[in-house]
Amino acid sequence: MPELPEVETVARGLDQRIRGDVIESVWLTDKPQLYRKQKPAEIAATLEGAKVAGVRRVAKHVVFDLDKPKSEHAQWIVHLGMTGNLLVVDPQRELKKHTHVIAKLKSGRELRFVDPRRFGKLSLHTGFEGPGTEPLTIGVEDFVELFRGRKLAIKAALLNQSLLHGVGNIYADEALFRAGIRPTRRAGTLKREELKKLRAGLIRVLNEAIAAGGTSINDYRDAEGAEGLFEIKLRAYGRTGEPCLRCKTPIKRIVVGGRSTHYCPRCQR
DNA sequence: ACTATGTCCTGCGAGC
DNA sequence: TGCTCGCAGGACATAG
Repeated sequence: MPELPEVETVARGLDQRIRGDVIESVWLTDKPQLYRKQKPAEIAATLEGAKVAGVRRVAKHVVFDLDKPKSEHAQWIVHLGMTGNLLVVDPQRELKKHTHVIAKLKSGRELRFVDPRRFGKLSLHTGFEGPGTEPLTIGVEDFVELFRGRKLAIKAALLNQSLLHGVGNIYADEALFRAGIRPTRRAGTLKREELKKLRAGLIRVLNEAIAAGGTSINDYRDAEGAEGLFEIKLRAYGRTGEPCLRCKTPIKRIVVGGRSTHYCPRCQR
């Protein structure tokens, strides 16, 4: 599932490959779930003829900064959802099932968006910022302030994109493991020192994952559609029943905020 | 203003 | 072998 490190990897890969290229024509699916803000016709009209000034990540979104005389500062925003993939391929390449976007590039290649589960979203923006704060640059004071007075479980708070950008189910579990904090703790009850540890653990695991090119568990592919790269060693997520890497106690699985949650009942209090 | 829960969607693995 | 069923979860809608 694409979280911050995976989206970062995808965006960097795309920036490297298509920056400066021009979108000559676009085909967009009419599946309505992909569109919340604009209709496909409007998106297509904006994309066609636009030069890709750059590709970057904001929150869990891939942002294409477009350079186009008639719509200045236009941005194409792609959310990968659970299973979204952005591929840059030769036009001869076999068309995958669930392809929702085909953009023909001046260089002769095609940018394609494939998303079987259709949790992804396509939209247009200008000056896109996202609803919350980027975890890699937030300071300790602001981090502590995010959770003050909140009654929901810290795990659920970490997943809230209006607070922190880009943390999903995997890295939430991993950050809490590294910080030794039980996912069910009410966010507002965490001590300043605990939140400092949580911030440090989160930043560490996110940076490790970015350095490894994303954790490729299920549906994630990099910008070239290649399987895998490296995988970081997960210490909690998906390790139900397996021994804690620190104390050997079996990792427990519970549900928090409607999401599967993994933790060590001994190390995380 | 918060928080909790249901919903969308397909592929895959478990179980029979 | 082939089928059904349940689960996976990001973000939003809705309810409390």
